[in-house]
Amino acid sequence: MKNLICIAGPTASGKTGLAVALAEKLDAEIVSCDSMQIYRGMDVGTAKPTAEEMRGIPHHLIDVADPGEDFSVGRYVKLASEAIEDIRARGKTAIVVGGTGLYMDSLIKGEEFAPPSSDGERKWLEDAAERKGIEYVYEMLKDADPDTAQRLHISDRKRIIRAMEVFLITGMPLSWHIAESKKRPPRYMPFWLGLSYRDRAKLYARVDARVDEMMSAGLPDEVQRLLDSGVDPNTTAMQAIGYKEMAAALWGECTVGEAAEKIKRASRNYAKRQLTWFRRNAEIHWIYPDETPDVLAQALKLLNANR
RNA sequence: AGGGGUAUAGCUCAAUUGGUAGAGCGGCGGUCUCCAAAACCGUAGGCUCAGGGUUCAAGUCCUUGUGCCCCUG
Repeated sequence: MKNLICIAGPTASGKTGLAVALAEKLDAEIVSCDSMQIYRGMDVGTAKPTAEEMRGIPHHLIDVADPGEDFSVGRYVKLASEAIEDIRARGKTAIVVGGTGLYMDSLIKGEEFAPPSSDGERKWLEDAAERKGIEYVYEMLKDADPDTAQRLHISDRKRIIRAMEVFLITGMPLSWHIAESKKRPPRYMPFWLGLSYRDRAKLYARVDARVDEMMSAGLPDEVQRLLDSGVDPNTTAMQAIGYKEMAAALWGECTVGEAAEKIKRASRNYAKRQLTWFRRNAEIHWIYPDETPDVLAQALKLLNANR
């Protein structure tokens, strides 16, 4: 049996429960793959597993940054791969579980990233886009990296700027970096499990129910606490679903009840985007609780079949 | 009870002097190589409340009914 398992899936599909149950069976440890659970102090809104839910299973990559920090995929990959090596060195199995597709794929496939954003270039490009319009930067990109420019929609401001930034920093187009990265063999060959519901309505109902649980578990208080502690509302962490909406409510832009509805809707949209991301991964062995309620048994069956 | 207003996509609303309906949100699908719980793209939805009338032509005008909202008693 493989000593690395990945569990992917949309939010509220039951990944945490399955991961812990599986870890108990396999004497494994868990490596979280969630771009928001890495932040300390953001617990109920990120559905971070509680000590009780963890049932004594070591969890890695949770609470490794402060909400004020700018985290990055690169940093995640570094920390997560170190955690995996450590777990394996001790002869145990690692279970990577989470819903952040970009982090998951980057970690597993071993993507080498072009240098991170440098304040100088990024700022210069942002300013240029601000003053002369994104079209100006887009035209630059057409010269520097025609392939990427052709791939990106003119409205995709964020990626246009990043692509141009990569070129300015490295002197090579982003498309070249991607091609190089793809030449490398994947960093890991895990056994992939995916958890989702066949019936979209059922998944959405779970998402809604979980937001209600978060509300009664004190999400408003948690967000208030973060704001009181001086966390900048513009940080990546505070853009998380549940946090940005609740912060707006606390400022009086809408009622807490309305915020809860917005959070539900945003979470449903997010679940759909996660499905879109993971569905294209042909290696994933999907488990649907609305078809096979005993997800642990199903997971073990799939694992054994692949032994 | 009387007066006024309103009724258009699942929701909130648009539609010039009458010329067989658009948008945002939501839904569905997709993209994704360091802000990713982000950002972005593409699509499908309407016997225009019901009946009658005027007109070559009605969401637009007239009329009756019904629902909802406001005002007055």
